[in-house]
Amino acid sequence: MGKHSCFYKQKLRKGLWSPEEDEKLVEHINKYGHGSWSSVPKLAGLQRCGKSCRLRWINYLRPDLKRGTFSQQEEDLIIRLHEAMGNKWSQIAAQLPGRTDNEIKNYWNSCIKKKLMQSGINSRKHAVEAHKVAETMCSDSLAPSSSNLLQENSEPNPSALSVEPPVVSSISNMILPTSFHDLGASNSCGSEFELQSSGVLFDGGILQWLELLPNKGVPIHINVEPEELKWSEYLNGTTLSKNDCESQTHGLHGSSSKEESHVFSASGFGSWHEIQPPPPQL
DNA sequence: AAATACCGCAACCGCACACAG
DNA sequence: TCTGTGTGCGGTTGCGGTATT
Repeated sequence: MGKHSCFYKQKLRKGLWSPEEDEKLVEHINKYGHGSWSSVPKLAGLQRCGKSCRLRWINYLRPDLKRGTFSQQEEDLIIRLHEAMGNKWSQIAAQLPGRTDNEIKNYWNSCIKKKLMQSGINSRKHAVEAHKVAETMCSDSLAPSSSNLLQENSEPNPSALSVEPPVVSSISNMILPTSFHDLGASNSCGSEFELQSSGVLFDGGILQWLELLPNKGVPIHINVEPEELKWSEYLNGTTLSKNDCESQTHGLHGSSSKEESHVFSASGFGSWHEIQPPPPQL
């Protein structure tokens, strides 16, 4: 495929977005939706490539963004999800409404990683260990083939998890649903499975890291319906509650000083107030 | 007060995938 | 089936703010 067409176009702006550009983009999407991103800059009167517009919208202008500092709960969740998924930021972000993959990725690289390192825990190493353990457990139980749990590069392999039996690893009582389909999952053992701790298996392993978490015993319920979290569906009014809209709109108002000039109205997005969150999948 | 170092985060880059024609 | 285009994602870069000297 090669480079994007925008690469070749001249006079396209790069770098930080100005408030005026933000305003144009928001106004355009409010009115018409984005349609094809490649056509957005032209229709909106922006000297940007479509890709840049998309990124700007998703990571900053989207009205449902929470922004602000991460709560302890969010941080814990990120750590556990990262343990299970590796650097699948988009999938991790799907479990944290109002957070973007970019935001989480940045937070991980700038804060969480540092904290874990300071605690003497190498998260990557332990992520790998988690999967090794999972492999052991699976081969001890039902798994017909668990060799693909650990890839050559030792990267956690979520899709490999998908074909494994319910007990996958010890990720601190993490509960994962069978609808792990965005990871390629096809678990047929009920509506969800629970990842149990095993004191013997995990002594000195992954639990060591997870023991650092303040609410380590709290199960995490992952509603893996990534499609529901695709931003484009927000425009169709399928995922946000009124409270979400209000709080997130408010959050946007309180965003960083760099981009404080634009203000959103929840009503400007059509049926925000009617949007309901997806039903919990328990 | 100025210079420098450090840090967080927005944005870009390049690749892979999906899909229409 | 092949090709071109659009989109999504993860990794990386570099700017701007803040802390330190």
